[in-house]
Amino acid sequence: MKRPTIADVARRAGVSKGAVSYALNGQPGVSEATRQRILAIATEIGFSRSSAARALSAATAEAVGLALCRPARILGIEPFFMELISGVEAELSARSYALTLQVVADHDAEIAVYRRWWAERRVDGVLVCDLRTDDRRIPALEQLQLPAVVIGGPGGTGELSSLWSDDAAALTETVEYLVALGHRRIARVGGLPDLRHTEIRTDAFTAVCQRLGLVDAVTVWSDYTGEEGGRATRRLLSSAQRPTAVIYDNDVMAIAGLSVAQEMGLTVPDDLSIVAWDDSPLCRLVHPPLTALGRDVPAYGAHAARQLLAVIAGQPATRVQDETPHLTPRGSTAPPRQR
Amino acid sequence: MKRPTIADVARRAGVSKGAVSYALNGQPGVSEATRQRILAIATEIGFSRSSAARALSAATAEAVGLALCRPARILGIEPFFMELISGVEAELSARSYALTLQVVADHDAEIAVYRRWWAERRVDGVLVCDLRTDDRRIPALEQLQLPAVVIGGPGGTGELSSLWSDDAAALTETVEYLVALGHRRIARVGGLPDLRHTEIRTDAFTAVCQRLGLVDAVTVWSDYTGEEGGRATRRLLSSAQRPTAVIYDNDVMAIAGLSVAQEMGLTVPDDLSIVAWDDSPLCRLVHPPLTALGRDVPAYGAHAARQLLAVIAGQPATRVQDETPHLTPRGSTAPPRQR
DNA sequence: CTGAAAGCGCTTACAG
DNA sequence: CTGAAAGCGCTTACAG
Repeated sequence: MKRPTIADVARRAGVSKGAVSYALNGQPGVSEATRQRILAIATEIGFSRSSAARALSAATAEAVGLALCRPARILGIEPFFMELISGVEAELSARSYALTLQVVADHDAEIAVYRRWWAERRVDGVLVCDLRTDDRRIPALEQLQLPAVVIGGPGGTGELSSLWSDDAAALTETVEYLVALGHRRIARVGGLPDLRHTEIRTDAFTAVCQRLGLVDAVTVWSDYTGEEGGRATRRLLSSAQRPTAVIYDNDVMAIAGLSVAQEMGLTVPDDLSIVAWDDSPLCRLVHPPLTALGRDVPAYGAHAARQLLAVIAGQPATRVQDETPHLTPRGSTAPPRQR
Repeated sequence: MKRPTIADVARRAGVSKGAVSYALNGQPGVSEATRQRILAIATEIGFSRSSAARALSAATAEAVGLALCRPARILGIEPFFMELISGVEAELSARSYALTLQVVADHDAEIAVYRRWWAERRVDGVLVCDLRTDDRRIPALEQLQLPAVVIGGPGGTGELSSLWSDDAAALTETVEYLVALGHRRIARVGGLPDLRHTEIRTDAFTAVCQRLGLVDAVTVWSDYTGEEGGRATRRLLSSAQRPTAVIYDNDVMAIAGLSVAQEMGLTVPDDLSIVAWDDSPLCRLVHPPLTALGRDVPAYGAHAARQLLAVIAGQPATRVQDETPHLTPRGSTAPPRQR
């Protein structure tokens, strides 16, 4: 099958290629009647503009890039990324933008990908995940002047647009809820310590525990895998003054933690309360179902995509706080059993 | 920052643009010494070919498309897709191909996307997932003559290349294993019934159960979600002649099934053995860890990508059987408790 | 409102 | 081995 070109449409419509282009782009230069006729013919013969020709002449790729910097096994198990991607994609495809995905090993590789995409004019902009403290990607993107939206913050995003949720508020609310239930020894299994949102949560945890006089509050670090989450839990539950409640930085670690607690003969929630960050269907899969901090991740992705499209359209950078994660109490939290 | 073009490289190297193009593409037409000099200059000034210009003149997009036809919530929770994507992507990026992703609502929308990609010359080929019986996408792709590899089969893929794993053999092995443990009442919670691989597994299940004289063998249908998997399990375990072993068509349903069994006061594996298809870290997260049918999903994706690249390069279609899923026994299977 | 033409940045026969 | 030129399929000032 031969692909129709703009010339085919022009011929059938009896107009010039320029007229077809104006009609397609909704620009002045053709009468409304002619525009409609041209559009009808285009649909009829199955014409879509060559993205390459359009990219070359209009200097716009109509594509957005997303580089994921996590190993396959972690990428797969966390629902977060796929939900984010589907939200991003829904917004993009509604505006005929394509999503280009690349998995990278580290930030150096990621910056190299950005440089290549920029030099190849492959994408009009990028979405940046997993913001770190002193993130080298930020100055690199600023230097390239490649439109970008950082999913993360607040702060540390330079002149780039950013979108974040108020993790500090969510964590504070969670600790207050546990304290209201009667917990005094609360621990936290954190994610990768150099991620900006981990830092924000840690600071908030320290602050609220201090304010409420929880002297035994402790954070241990992990890497979002079930393995490490389980190991951290085992360590916490083996200590002399074991916590009566643990907050996990993702759903996968929380489920692993639940499993370890049960294995050690503890009853959840009587002996141990568990709260998971990133509410996902996984949290409702286990028994008892997990109390979790959730938000609409696809919507978050859609917002980021919309924000990026605005930057690509030439609008100034914006910094936006999205919906704050909300706590959904389920069977994994209760007042601590008296001992 | 201005993006360097091939003309910039040519000027610095003191050669024509054509020479630079030959050097870049590893084609004859320049001496080895000149080629090296050109390449060094390109690297030095951070030059990468404009993908648009290249696509337009060479009629190759250097991109591959993947349309995912599942709702966000299912896409997120199944590790399978993200693992597949990372395998595909690793293979593609090693050859400088981009991966374009789109989420679609149904097969009509998916076919429309293929048509658009084809007309836009956006991708050089596509990877097709979730093959169904009488899949309308197959003739649509054949008509477009868009290079494609179907991840699924065997059979029902027309003239297109395809890649599959021998699910029938894996299922047969699993049933034989359960029978060897002493199980006689084995049930199966299947995935969406119109998917080709569900059909293959069902046929294999029926056949092996008949051969081994398991008259109570029953398959119930589900949709891969934990919710439905749990519901199906509850129904199975409430029947008069409840099964002593259940095989689930994915990990998520198996975990939900485990949770339901425990909720109903049954001990896994003594009262009920559980086998999950799609071994993933999730299976090791729960207690007891799940016996599972696993395979290297990223490698599967990488194979499919390689196969597609071969078709794009003009080689004839191939039909390849990949690694057969292998059973990893864990704590969720044991001989049935005597009653 | 329309047409003819230049130009985007490459690739690729075609001469030399 | 190299250079000049046409062409890929669009967009976009510029004349009419």
